[in-house]
Amino acid sequence: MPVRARMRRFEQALRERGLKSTSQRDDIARVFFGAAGHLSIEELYTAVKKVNPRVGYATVYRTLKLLKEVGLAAERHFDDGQARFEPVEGESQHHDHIICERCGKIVEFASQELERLQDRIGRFLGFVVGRHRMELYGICAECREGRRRSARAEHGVHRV
Amino acid sequence: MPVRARMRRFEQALRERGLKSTSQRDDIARVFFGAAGHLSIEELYTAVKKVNPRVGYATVYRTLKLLKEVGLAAERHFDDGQARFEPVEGESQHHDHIICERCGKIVEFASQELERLQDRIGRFLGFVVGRHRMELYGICAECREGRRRSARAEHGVHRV
DNA sequence: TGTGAAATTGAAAGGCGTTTTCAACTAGAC
DNA sequence: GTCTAGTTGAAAACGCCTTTCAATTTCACA
Repeated sequence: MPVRARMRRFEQALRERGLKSTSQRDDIARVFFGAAGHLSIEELYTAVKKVNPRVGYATVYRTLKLLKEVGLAAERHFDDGQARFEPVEGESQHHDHIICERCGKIVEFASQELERLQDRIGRFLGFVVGRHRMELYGICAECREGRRRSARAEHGVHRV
Repeated sequence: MPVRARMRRFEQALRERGLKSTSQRDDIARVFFGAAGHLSIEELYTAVKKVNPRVGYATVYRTLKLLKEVGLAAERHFDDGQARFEPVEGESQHHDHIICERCGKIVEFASQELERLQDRIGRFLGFVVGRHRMELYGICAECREGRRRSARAEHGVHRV
């Protein structure tokens, strides 16, 4: 979905809730939607500062919380101790992540087989599973071969 | 493995490292090994206090860090924002967790099929996967049926 | 059984990511 | 334009965890 369309959704969500549209919110949302995803608050804050130096840390936190509440952002907690956020696609299917422990690259993937297996395991143990979380940690091909990371090469969800 | 045997291992690990044996360390380790696992620091601290009121928070943290370093404890981070620790079994195979979002029960399971699938996904994406993390969140049978949680009913790793 | 150096301890301070407080500042309905 | 409720940035507070530091304890050696 293009940034423009997401911004429209965001503005609409604000109106529906009786919230106000501000330049800070707009700038934060626009930078967030335009980024490659999996940004930490700090990374987003730094990026937004370049566009609008008048935004504070707290507002970045607040805006992401808001984006999360209206379903436009998803919060992830990997093993580095800080929250990361990714824009939510339209009817975004669930996906999981594989993370390179050397260069930090995060690749998204979706596996039907994995989904089925997880449901099966839950049922077997008597649970009704609502959500799950799954992360693989390893070393990516580029790092193993000493190559430099090719910018954005891995963007998007890989169906495996 | 019985608590007694684990304590022996612990004492041995201390000696090997030139560390000293203290009543605080012993009490913390003994309570930890005797518990059902997946304790938070706070839960462990409370339990240890009953045995030995002279232990401080910092020592519980320090002792668990030590147990982790010598391979007798594993640290887990679920979605409640605090670390949880479980005693490590002898040649403990990897296992994952399913967590009831109503009563907080944590059930361990191990799935060969899941392990294979995870390796396969990693390879497909060009990664060499070293470790992974997988949690299922849902509602357990007892909670759905309004039953009370049967104490320790779910202890141990379930092979699925 | 002492003795003393080195390790350990509890309390309190510090760190770090995140949230809240609060007075000043808008947005936007009238 | 006015007014009021929502929003903001800075700083304080927060929760979990780690470190500091002076006092205490362990334990190898006498």
